[in-house]
Amino acid sequence: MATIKDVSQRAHVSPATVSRVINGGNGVSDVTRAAVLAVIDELGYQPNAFARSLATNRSGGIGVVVSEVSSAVYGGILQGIESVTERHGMHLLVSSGHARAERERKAFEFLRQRRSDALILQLDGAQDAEVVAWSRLGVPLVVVGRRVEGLADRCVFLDNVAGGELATRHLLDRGHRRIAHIAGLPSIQDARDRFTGYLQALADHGVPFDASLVADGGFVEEGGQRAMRRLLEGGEPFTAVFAANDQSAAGAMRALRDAGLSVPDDVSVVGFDDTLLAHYMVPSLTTVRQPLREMGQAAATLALARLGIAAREEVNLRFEPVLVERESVAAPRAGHTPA
Amino acid sequence: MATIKDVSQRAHVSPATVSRVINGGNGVSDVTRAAVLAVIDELGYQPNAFARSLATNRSGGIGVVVSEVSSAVYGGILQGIESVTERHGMHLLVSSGHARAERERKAFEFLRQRRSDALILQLDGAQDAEVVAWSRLGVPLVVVGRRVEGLADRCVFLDNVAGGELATRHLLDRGHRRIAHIAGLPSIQDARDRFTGYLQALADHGVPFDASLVADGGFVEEGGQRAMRRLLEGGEPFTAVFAANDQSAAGAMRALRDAGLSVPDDVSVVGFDDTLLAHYMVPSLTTVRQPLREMGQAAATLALARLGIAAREEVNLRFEPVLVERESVAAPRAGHTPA
DNA sequence: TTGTATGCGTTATCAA
DNA sequence: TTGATAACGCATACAA
Repeated sequence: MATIKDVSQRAHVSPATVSRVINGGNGVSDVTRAAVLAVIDELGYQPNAFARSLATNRSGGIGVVVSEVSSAVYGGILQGIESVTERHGMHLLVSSGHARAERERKAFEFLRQRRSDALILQLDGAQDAEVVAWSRLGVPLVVVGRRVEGLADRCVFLDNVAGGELATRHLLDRGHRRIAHIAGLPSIQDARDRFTGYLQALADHGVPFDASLVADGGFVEEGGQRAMRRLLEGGEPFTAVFAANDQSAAGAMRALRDAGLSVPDDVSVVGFDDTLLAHYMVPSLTTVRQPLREMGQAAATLALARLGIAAREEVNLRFEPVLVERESVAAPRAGHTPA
Repeated sequence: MATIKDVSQRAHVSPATVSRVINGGNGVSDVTRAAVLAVIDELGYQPNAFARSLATNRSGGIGVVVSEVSSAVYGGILQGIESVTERHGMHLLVSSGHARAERERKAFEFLRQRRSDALILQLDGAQDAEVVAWSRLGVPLVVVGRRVEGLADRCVFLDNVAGGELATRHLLDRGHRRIAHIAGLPSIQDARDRFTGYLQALADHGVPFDASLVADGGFVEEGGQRAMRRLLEGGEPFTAVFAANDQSAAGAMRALRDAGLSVPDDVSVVGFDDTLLAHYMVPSLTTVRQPLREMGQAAATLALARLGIAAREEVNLRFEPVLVERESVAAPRAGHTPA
C-alpha cells in the first residue's frame, strides 16, 4: 500500500505538500497540485486512516448506541442519523444497548474508547444522572428519543405528553367518553408521559378519570392482549382504548376480536409509534406517529455541529407527534357499552 | 488523557513493559504486573485506539454494508452479526448501499478505507464480477444473503430455489393446481431463484406451467396489488398464489379483498421472508422464513475466522428456508374458480 | 509556495 | 524478565 512518502518522492515534492494537496490544498500552486494529484492517481494512494487519526486525534466516526441495531420501532432514528453522517463523510459505529442500563454502559464505554468523535445515544435503561456523568467525560454527546434533565440542549425528543393528549383528544372529539388506556412499561418515561397526556386530555374535556379503565400492557403484544382481557372482564364499560404503543394495540385488537367485538364498531383503538404493522393490521390502526427520521437527522446534525463540522444551524430539539388516521376509530355507537 | 508513557514513568518501568501488561502480559513478573495494573487503574489509563491501530495495522472493526441500516426484511442479519462481533470485542462500522450498485461501491470503498479488519456485504445492486474484484483487494470479505459465483466459500446464503419450491409444494400438497405467482424484481437473483423453485415444484407435481398466471410484483406492496388485479382481470382461473415476498403478498391480499374475494376461502396466499407484518396481517400470512439471525451469525463467524479471531469451526454456508404456517392457506374449494 | 523536522501513542525488535 | 528504540503514516509548526 502506497504511503504519502511514496507519493512525495515520485512527485518530487515533500510529504508536507502532498498532505496539503490531500487536505483542501490551500497554499499549493496549481502545477504542483496537478502533479501530486496525478501521482496519487497513478499509485492509487489512499491515506492511512489510522495515521491520520493519530495525528489529528479525530476518527471521522460517530458512535451510536441504540436499543437494538435493527428495531421495528426506532429503526427510523438510525436511518435519519445515517442520512446526514453519510453526507458529511463520517462513518457510523453502532452498538446496541438492549434497553438495559448495564449493556448501555458497556456500549458507551466501548464506543468512547474506540474514539468516536461524537456519540449519539438512544437509551432506555440508563438513569439520567449517569448520562449526565457521561456528558462530562469529554466526548461530545447527543441524546435522542429522550429528554435528560440537565442536558436539555443536547436532547432530541418527542413530546410524548402531547402524543398521549393527541391520541386521547382524537377519541374525545369523536364523542367517546369512556376511554380505556393500555399503559406501557412504567419504568420508561415515554410510557409515563403518554399516560400523563391521556390524563390531561380527559381533564381538559371534563371527563373524570377512572382508574379501573387503565391496564398494564408492558409495550408488548401479549401484554396488550392480557390488558384488554382484564378490561373486558373488569366490567367497566368503555367505547375506546388508547394503547401506549402499536404492539400492545395489536394485542388489544386481538383480544377484542377473540371476544367477538368489532373494531371500530364496538371499540375504537388508537396506538402509538406508527410502526409498519399499523398499516398492515385489519382494520388498519389509527396511531400517533413519531417523526423518527427527522429526529435522527436532528440528532446527527447536532452532533456534527458540536464538532464544528455541520453548519451550526438551528436544530429543532422537541418534536411534535402526528396523528395518523386510519380505520380503527369511529364514533361510539349510541347507547352501546361493550363491557 | 493519560498515555502509556505516563503509566510507565509512574510505575517505574518502561513503556514496553506496560504494553506487555496490557496485551496479555506474557513475560512479565507478577510483581511488576501488579504494580503496572495499579497505576493503570489509578490514572484511569486507556490505550489510544488510533496509535494501537497504527502500530498493529488492525482496527478492531468489522465493516458491514447492508441495503438499509434498518430494514424490516434484512434487519435480522445485522442483529446476528452484532451478536457475535460484540462477543469478540469487535465493533461494527455500518454503511448502507440502498440496493444500488453505485451506492454499494461507495459504501465498500468507504469502509475499506476506514480500515475495517474485515467486511461483511449484503449487496443487491453490485454485479458478481465486481464483488469478485473487491475480494482480491486484500480485505477479508464475506458475502451474506447471496451466492456470488467464484466466492462460494465466503458466501452465506439462503437456498431461495428451495424456498420457492417449499412455498409452492405446500400449496400443491393442499390440493391446489392453478397456482399463480407474483414475481419479485427480475434484476434480483433471489427473485429469479424463487421463481425457479416455483417452476420446479410445479414440474415435480406434473402441473403444467401457465405463463399467464405469473405477474410482476416488484417486491413492493403496490406492485403486489397491481399484479393481483392483473391476474384477476386476466381471467385465467387460479385458487392460490405464491408471492415472492411478504410485502407483495400483502398487496395481493388487499386486491383480493377489494375484489370481494376471501383469503383463504377463495384464494390461498403464501408469502416469503416472514417479516413482522406476516404475523399481523388478517388473516395472518403463511410464509417462508429466512433464518436471518443465524445467517448473520454465520457471516460474522466466518469473517472472524478469516482474521484468526474466532475458532475456525465449521460454519454453515447454505441455509434452508422454513415454512411458517398461518391462516392464509386452505384447500381449494371444490369446483370453484375465482377468476 | 514549499520543505524540514517533530510529535501523535502504540507495538515490536533486539539487546541486555 | 526488562529496557531502549525504531517503526507505523500522517499533520503541522516553523523556516525558508
